[in-house]
Amino acid sequence: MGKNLYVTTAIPYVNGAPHIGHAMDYLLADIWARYQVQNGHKVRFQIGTDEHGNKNAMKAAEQGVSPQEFVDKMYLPFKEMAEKVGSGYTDFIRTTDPHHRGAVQYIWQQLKPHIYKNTYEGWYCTGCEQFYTDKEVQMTNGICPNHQKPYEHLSEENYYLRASDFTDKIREAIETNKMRIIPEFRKKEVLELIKDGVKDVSISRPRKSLSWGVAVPDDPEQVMYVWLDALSNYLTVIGYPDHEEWREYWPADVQVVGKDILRFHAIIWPAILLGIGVSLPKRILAHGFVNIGGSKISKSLGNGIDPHEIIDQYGVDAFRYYFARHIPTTDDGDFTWEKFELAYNNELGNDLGNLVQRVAAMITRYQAGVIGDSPQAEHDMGPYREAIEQFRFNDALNVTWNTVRSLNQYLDQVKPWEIAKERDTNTEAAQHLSDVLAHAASTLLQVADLLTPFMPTTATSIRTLFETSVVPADVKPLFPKIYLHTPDPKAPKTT
RNA sequence: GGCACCGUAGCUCAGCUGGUUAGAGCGCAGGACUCAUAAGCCUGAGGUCACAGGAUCGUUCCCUGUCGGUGCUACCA
Repeated sequence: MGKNLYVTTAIPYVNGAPHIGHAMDYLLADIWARYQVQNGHKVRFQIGTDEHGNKNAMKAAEQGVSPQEFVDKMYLPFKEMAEKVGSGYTDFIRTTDPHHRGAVQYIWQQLKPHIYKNTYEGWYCTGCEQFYTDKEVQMTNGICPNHQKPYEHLSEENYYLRASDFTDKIREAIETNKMRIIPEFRKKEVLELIKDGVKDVSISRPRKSLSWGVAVPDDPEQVMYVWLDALSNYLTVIGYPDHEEWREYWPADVQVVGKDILRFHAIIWPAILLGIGVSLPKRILAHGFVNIGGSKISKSLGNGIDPHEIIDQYGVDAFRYYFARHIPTTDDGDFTWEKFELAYNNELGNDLGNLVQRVAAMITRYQAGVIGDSPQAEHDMGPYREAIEQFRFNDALNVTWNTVRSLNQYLDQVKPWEIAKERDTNTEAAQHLSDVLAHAASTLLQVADLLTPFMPTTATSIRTLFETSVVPADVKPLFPKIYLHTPDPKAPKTT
């Protein structure tokens, strides 16, 4: 019935701790995946870690462990983070997995017609172990600011991927939306970037300057550079090339990436795919960044927000809710504890939580918990679906909240508590009351459906209250008020 | 420098291809109620739609310029 769909997230480099940006990747992909699963599709959902490269090797050396031992330790927090935000991923890849390494070497073989060797010349800092552009060298007067050493003019052999061969195909795929870049303005940026043609890309380094990586087939002196290794994960994780099942999921339906790495996914990655004769992904979703109080997250400012703290204090669903509704999917968004707590207390506590509570309480109080029969509430799902399918997740939640608001208004209009006063003496009133409350319960079940991709736990809680014919006796508040970062308004006012 | 975008109520933002009194949420003020997490509901105050020209019968919404801000990208020195 449903078709197979595949969603991917960018694999972070493990040389550091996961932060809110990674959580956004996991969350956005997960919302999309849950929505598709809800609609009967089989979804494969990949996450993983990028583990090769000098930075890891250096850190490992500092700690006196092998690179493998180092990454074996460093990848775990990313997995934990994904699980903590409730990501229901199906596949976790590490680029150090033996299957991946082998598969990347296979990809290299397939790419061979498009690979050539060339000499790279540039300014090299032996401390940083990397090349710098002429501009950077000039701006620092020829001395590396990190190491206080002059740059050396070096030349080294690299293999290059002739990505330029694919300029026309890539451009066409983007222009015609065969490979759709979302949002539209990012698509324009990419097209602008390749208007003079796609540049060939270096895909290897001499082993002497990059030891921790996948060996280039048939050339022991060269090791694969990050992009070929890392980007290939999207294919290798689902079994390419040796497990045929990869064909059931590729091309990916959506590849979620941060705006900073869009270019690699929109240009180099398609070049690789075209080079090995595999079709391009259908969509690339570039999301924005999360600012903290209007400023970029930076370690030196110490303004980072730890997703763990939010989730530990307010729960996963509150976390998912805020970042889905108050951070626009494709633009930058802002987090402050004030905004978060306002949304939590007002929207989750007052609007939704209290609504669930008041309906459950009335059914319990007036009808001993028995929910009457009600025709399935009919709602126009169009705007909601449209919003999700266009990745306007915040709008989908706005639509959901309209339903919540409407039900609150409905209850105030019909006043079940008034009707209830006559239910013992008037059978018509009793029936009316039953209908009203059944309608309310039915609407809340609808809300639960709408919330499922965003707040799976909450959706389940609501369903368990209303999906059987009897409301459980002890109903606990879904979102108890929390005032950890803002003053409690119930506290005495100071005017 | 090039390309793209934005500047609308205190705040965050909607306003499709131009058409009578410019919208929402939050925040703020007031009101009626009591089923509910003192929640929710109703009403209200608040905008020269950055600025200046132009085209149009008519523009927040089209064109030009100015000022201010953002993203991507390039580069001189």
